[in-house]
Amino acid sequence: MAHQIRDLPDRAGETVTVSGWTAAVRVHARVAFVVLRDGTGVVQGVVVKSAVPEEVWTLATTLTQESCVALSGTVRPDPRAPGGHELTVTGVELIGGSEEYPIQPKEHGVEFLLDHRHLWLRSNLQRAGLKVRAEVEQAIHDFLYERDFVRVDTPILTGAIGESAGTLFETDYFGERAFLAQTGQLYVESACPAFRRVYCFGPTFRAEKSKTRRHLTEFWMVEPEVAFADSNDNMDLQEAFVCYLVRRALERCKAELEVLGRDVTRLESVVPPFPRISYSEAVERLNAEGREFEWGRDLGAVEEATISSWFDRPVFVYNYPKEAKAFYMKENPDDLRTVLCNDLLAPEGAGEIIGGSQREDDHDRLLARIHEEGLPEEAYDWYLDLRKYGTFPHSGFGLGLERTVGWITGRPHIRELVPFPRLINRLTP
RNA sequence: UCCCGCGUAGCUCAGCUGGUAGAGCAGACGGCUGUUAACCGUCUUGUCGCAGGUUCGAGUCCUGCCGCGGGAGCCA
Repeated sequence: MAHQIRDLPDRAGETVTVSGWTAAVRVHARVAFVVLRDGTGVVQGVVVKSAVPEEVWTLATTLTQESCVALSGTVRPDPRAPGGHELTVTGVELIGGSEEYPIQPKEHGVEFLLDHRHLWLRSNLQRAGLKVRAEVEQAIHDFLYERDFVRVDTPILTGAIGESAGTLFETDYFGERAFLAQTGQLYVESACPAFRRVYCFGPTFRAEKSKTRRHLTEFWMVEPEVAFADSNDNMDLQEAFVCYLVRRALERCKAELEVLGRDVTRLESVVPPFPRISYSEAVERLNAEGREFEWGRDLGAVEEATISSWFDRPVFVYNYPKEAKAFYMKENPDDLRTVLCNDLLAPEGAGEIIGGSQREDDHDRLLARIHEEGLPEEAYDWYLDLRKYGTFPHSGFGLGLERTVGWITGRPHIRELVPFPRLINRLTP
């Protein structure tokens, strides 16, 4: 078994073999440099012509970019090496050769890179971003597990449910119409009486024809749901959750954030409490700034950007007008024009990363809302059942993984924060 | 769906008020003990997105279509 590059600093003076892929090969007259990446780190192998057999020199100097090789040699500390250590090569074994590698160490266009996404994954920025994603995913599970949430996996293939059928991907299910899930919420609500605190975490699908840096047609969303939690409890949970995710990235992805050039001081200020501003207050303040925003309209991208610019950390905007929000949100008893809900807007232009609400738990009011929205009552009969058999106050939210990781990493487009992005015009690779 | 911008070599791009195709990188060969996207020299590479139009002549101007990027709406 080959050694890991990560462990080489502890093995100075030892003879080791490391296997990996050649990030770069630089050949001079009597010395050659082979930069090897193995997934745990990067090390530069130094091949001195006079010190190795001729076949080792010949093989080493004809290696192409992204060949898979095993390098044997002695670990040697060297201040000139990027990682502080180098490998004085004594042997080279070619495991898998590489033809002319498409991605050069230079600027490329987005379309070209996405066409070569299966190879692009190997590059520094992409590895760093996806590593942060994996850490945040793990942190999501850890946070919720530590707080006694039970993970409930919800179906991806569904019958006619959801908020509006226009944004659902349709598929054939043995002659019946089926849709790819755009939320697991209705299912986690059902599991709530079984486990009290539940969540689902998986891919969701939106057939929206959006072409922006914040949209994917397939993205991952974590949706916690808590019995006996009101809208304020809900925001408390979101606040603790987001702080935990950011802190985990700061603690365990230092190197990756460095590669990404992220200004971590902006992340270090993400601590409780987050500002909370009601929709009505936000509209008042927007108008005070001369925005001429009419109460009742949903906040657009410009308004959201303005609101988040008022603060140095994520901001809750809560209790939107009923017309702007989904049918299942509970009416605000203090202002019947609004519902008990919240968005969480991340700073630095990242935008909305969470949408949450207290759910309507009264059967008749929920039914009335379904009728108001012109939704088919029969599609929601089982959802209405939850209000007939031991209804209970409960709240939950959905956090978009890619948007959250996009904000934490500071990458401008969330398509880089998912290994194989699905966009309106991209289904491969 | 709407608005704005772009489409030239394998890749990244230049190409002016129209005059018949260029650079860097990659690739091949040669040179150089220490390079960090190495450097130096030589060589190879084109349906200028597609179709039509204006013109003596179109990569360049006009129209349509296609593709891509960004934004709006919608949302996470």
